[in-house]
Amino acid sequence: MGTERKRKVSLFDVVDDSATIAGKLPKSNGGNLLTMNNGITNLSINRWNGRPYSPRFFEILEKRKSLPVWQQKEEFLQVLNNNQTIILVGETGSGKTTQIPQFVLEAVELESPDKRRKMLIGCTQPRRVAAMSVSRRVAEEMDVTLGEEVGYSIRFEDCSNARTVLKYLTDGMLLREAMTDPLLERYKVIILDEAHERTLATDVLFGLLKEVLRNRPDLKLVVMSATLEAEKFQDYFSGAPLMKVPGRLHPVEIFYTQDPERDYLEAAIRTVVQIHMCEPPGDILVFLTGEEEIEDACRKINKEVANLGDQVGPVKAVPLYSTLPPTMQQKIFETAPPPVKEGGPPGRKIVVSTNIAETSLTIDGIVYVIDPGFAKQKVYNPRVRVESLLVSPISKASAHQRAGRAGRTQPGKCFRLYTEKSFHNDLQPQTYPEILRSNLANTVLTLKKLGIDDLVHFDFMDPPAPETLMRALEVLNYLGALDDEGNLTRLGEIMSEFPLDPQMGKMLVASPEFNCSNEILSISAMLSGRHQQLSSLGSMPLVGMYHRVSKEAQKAADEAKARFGHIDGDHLTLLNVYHAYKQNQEDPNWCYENFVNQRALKSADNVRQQLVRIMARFNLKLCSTDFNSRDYYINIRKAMLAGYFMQVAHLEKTGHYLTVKDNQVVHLHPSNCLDHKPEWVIYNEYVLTSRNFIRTVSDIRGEWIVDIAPHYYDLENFPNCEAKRVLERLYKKREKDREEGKNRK
DNA sequence: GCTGCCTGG
Repeated sequence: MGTERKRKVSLFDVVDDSATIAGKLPKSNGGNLLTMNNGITNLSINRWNGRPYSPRFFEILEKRKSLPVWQQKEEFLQVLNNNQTIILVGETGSGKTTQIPQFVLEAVELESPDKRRKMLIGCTQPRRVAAMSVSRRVAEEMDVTLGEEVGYSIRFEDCSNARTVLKYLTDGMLLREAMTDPLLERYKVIILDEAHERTLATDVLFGLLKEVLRNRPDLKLVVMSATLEAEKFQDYFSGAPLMKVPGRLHPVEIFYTQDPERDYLEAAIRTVVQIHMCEPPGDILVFLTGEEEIEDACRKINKEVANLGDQVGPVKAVPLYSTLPPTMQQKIFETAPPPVKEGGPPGRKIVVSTNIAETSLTIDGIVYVIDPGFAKQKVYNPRVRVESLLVSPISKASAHQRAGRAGRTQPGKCFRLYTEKSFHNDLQPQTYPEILRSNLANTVLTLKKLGIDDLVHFDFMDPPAPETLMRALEVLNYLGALDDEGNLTRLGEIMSEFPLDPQMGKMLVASPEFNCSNEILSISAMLSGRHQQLSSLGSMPLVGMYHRVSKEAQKAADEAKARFGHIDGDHLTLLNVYHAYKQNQEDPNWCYENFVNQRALKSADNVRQQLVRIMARFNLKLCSTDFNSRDYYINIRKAMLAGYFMQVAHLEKTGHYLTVKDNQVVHLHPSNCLDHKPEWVIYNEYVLTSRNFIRTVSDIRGEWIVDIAPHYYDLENFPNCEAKRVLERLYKKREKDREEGKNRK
């Protein structure tokens, strides 16, 4: 055993490497590299947990050293030592996400004034799965237990403790931490990974960290990105040094079409068939825009190849999109089908995917990529405060990323279904950052909570349109989260603690006043989260029956839906589904028989528990109106109005709904559960598809509007319309009632 | 009479 250990130790030539670097570091940072507490350097003992290294540690170390980023380890540590901020550019396969944080750990002194715990290295990721899987890998590489010296932190799950020195976390989570620790004092070094993705949270962190760095000269920042926008980052961070690390991808040959394609779906299918007939073995990845298109394409591919007979090998076309159940998603990792008969032409796997395969999910073995050049993207219209999805051309950066998916395991080919000229002239260099495509009400609330008072002069890398910021401030002011000077109110402070949009946060905080916080908690949990999309039956978390089932099954699903339906609206229907789920002890069989999506309900329950904890923190009462009371549902509907009074529509004499104040013509989404057309409705979403729809709607009363939201329904600032005249009458009636009330007293 | 890319707290 002893000799074994010694032999392995000799492989550990990193020691010399690090020692040289340690020599160049300032004295306070130097001494204790690979030194145990007793001051004796012991190379077979893991510095982090004091245990002997396992043989596996040395095996992995050898592999790690072959990663491109190791070539520049010394250079990186020098640059880190001499600068507060570094921009590091490394493409796929460079090893930056796993190795750079470990390099930093070796070189940085983590003692804190508080002797009980060390300071942290934090590394952000845009996605939860990445934070979890990368931390697991790094814990293994460092030969420590996950959740101890190396951990991760994501919503619902903090897998770290007082001994943790390296923590991977989502960018949104770091933003949350900043709300209670504005100078991020627990951190010694922060690494923002995947910065090129420009998520909303990463963009806010950019601006925030720029300020924090000024106040914390001891804090260091490493911004890691894929190549394309690096110089822009460098400019933004006042000329921080830029380091480039090569990636390790196989070459990918790019092909363009001679002429523009009229129908990209038809062209994509044709290309699949051509590749299958003419190209050597290797799996194909096709990028399309949405569920319907993808299911359709899979069917057509399977059919067309079957029609070719046994001159070609069999294919297996598998769909991939985020709302596909996990068991179905697993199919993309299955191998290609075997030849039909021994010695026959080989089979091929064809993955037809949304953008999820561009960044979030990696499929090995892809040799051919088909890129029609489109994706569904979120766009925001600040004038009507509506986010919608639009099929639009992708950016050059996105096209580059897609092509790279063909070269992960061997040289590949990428077929772009547009002309080379179009690529150069028509595609934008970068995808618009999310911050320019979103409603910023929630972001502005977070910024205010973070102490950023002057939003206009906040140093955004890409400043949002002033109108978008104004709209956000206006919404927050109407909700009472900001006062007229734009300062955060006590209410706003509480709202900011909820992981919900401001309207929903307000509804929840107001709900105890309406004696129904238990029910509003359930409705909020059902509305938030992704599960709404899992259903084709409108916004109900019932099992989707979309395009895949018989008329009978559809009918059964409709009946199940009717069983939960509440005539006063979809919000109350959601509440019914939640209650029924709990009453039936969350039984999977019951869910199945009633077309209830168990996964969706589970996740809603999880969200609900988190919200309950936050309610408790602020001493917000958990209460319900007696179920037998006439007011049970009325109170719930009133509480909803307290948050959503800006999302109200009025039924005009013409039979159309007009949104209040904006006067947009909208239609009730056909998925609604109402049995009548109420005069006033609140809605949860405004969706632009074949028409302007409002989805998830409930019946509310005009009398409640003038009671609960008179500041918004201020007639002096109200466009002339039918709703205004109705409101005028209601205000007069209210005044008269009050007078009479006074007289009686 | 409809169906929506991805992601975060």
